[in-house]
Amino acid sequence: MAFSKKEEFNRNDIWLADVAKALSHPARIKILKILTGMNACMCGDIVELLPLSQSTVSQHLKELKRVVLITGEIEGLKVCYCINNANLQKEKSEINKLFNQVCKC
Amino acid sequence: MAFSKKEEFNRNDIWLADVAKALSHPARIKILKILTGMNACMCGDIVELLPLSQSTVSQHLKELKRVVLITGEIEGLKVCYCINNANLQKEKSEINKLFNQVCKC
DNA sequence: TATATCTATCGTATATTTACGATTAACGAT
DNA sequence: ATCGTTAATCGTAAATATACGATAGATATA
Repeated sequence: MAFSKKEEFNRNDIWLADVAKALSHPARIKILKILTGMNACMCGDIVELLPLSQSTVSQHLKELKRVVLITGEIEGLKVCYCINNANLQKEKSEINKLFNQVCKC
Repeated sequence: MAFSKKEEFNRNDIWLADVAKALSHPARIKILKILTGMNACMCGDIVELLPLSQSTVSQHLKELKRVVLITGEIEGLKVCYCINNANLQKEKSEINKLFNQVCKC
């Protein structure tokens, strides 16, 4: 049945949709805010601030890493997560471009 | 097992995530662009411009209506879809606020 | 009134996401 | 070497999303 027709759309729309998907869960929005507030943050600290299990948080972090909104660096036993400012800048401006293109206001 | 813990997050983050979800498929990004280019558009016209069946397009339109990014008005036999500028404005500024909050650039 | 057209919805199949506990791998400390 | 800690991954269950064809309802037109 050849599922998911996403690939039949243009590259930029696919990429924009993918970034939007990464932002499409409140836990991930909150993780971004936590990382900003703390600048950098251990995975365990994030888990404590969310009403989710360690494994679930790990999955959400993975989704944010997938679109490179954040990066994770191993520091001994722990992993230090950071906002990826360069990418966030790019994604911010692309989403803005979409809104400006679409919104006549 | 009490699924989906989304409700345990704050209202604004839930709403932002929900808007992002509506934008998380390239077909829906494209629909927004089509509607902008044409200002207003019959459902059938949109179907012709997408590589998807009529029923699938109808579902995508429903998802965009759900977060009021678009509105659909019945005009006789056809349905005329429009960008909801007021809401788009609000959503644009809220997403921008998030990015500005999170992005140090 | 009968017929054609348009779009939403229903039913269904498959894929993906969300959640968890258990396990694993890697490291630090004892 | 052993033990405790941290975080990723595995396995799994349930929910949601994506896609389609078929159908229904509403409205034009013949």
